[in-house]
Amino acid sequence: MALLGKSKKEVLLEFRTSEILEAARQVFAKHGYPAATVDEIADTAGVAKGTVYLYFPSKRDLFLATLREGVEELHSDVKRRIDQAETAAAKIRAFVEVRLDYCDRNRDFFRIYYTEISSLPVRSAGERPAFQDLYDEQARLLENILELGILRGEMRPCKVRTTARLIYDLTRSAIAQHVLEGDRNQVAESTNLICDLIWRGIGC
Amino acid sequence: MALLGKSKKEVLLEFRTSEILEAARQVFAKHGYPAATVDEIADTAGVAKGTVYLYFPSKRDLFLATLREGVEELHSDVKRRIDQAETAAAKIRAFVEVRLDYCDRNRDFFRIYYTEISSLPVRSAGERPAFQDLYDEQARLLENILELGILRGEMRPCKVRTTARLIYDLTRSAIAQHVLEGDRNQVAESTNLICDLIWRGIGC
DNA sequence: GAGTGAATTGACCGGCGAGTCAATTCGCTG
DNA sequence: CAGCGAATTGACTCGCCGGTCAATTCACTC
Repeated sequence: MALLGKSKKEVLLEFRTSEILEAARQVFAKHGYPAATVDEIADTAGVAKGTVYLYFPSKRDLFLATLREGVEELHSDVKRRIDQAETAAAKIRAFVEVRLDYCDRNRDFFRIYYTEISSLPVRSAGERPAFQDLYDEQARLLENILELGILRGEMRPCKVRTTARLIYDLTRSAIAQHVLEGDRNQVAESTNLICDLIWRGIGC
Repeated sequence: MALLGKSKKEVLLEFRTSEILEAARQVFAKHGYPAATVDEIADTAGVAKGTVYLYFPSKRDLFLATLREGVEELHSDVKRRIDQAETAAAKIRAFVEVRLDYCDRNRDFFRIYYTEISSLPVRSAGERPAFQDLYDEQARLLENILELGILRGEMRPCKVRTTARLIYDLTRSAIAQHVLEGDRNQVAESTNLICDLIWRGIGC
């Protein structure tokens, strides 16, 4: 009984929370963070504005929760697939492929993710993003792959940190093309293009 | 006399305009467009807010003017250097090098440019950026290089449009690293890294 | 169906910042 | 230096939106 009662409460809490998060994702994706209003998020979620503030302390926190949810899911997907792959080339391909696929399927998330990352260079020094940890984790993933590949002689040596960043951004660029221009090419095609560029370049 | 009088007026107009543009560049770079206030821009320029509105009809217009100024200068620099280069590889290198160099020297401009581009995917369909023309011009520059290179047999064939975009974003990524992380590596070094990646990839 | 506490509502507050405009200063001319 | 038009100022307005909280509804119990 006590357990059931508690569970019921928790179910409601979880339901409302995810309802609001879903609405927030839509609205933030549509207008971007600054232009999105809490009122519209509440409307979209079918609740009053006050209710939103029962579940999230502020607009900023709501935004971060939205973002974090997606980033965490994406990251765990990527990690799983990388671990399955054997060679460095296959791991890089997995990295690119999973990210493209995920963002293609969750365009609203990508729009948020993309603008958030992009606002990084503008932030004043004091204001570190609240989830730097998640970025670092992503970056390290790729750096480890490169180090391994170099060690095994599958690739020629390179500046690991910088190259990781370049690959990361290549992926992001491709996703942006998909989402931005409604590029309906199969994700597989873009993946091939990127992996080919990364591995062989465009020279003869 | 009439000519001198007119010239004097024009000189003042041009002086004020560039003074305000310069201040706007600083403030927009520091806070990003939404958080920047016209008051701070006016203060920085050493004029009253009203004066700003004598020279620019709105905050948005001021922002666009700031952006356009930089983009045009950058574009003409790039174009000049590309025309001088002979092979496709050299042209691509020029593209990368000039852009890196320009943005490294004009970090405020880059911060504005970067966030503006990044906000593109968020825009609702109706709201086309006011200077799509400038982007298109940049993109076509790179696409032409690739087409030429393929025609001459300097590179293997590829999807020109998509590849151009990838190269473009690689450059942007490298600049972001410089500006964002205070990466003090010489621009030349980054240029080499990127051109190497583009031309040969990272494989053995 | 009365009683109770928890969940929800939405009118309201306060601050902020874009844009305005009446008042003031500036610079020139005769 | 008086007079005049152009340039500049900055206090003010006005709408917007994040956040609050007293009032209301809901759900459950006895």
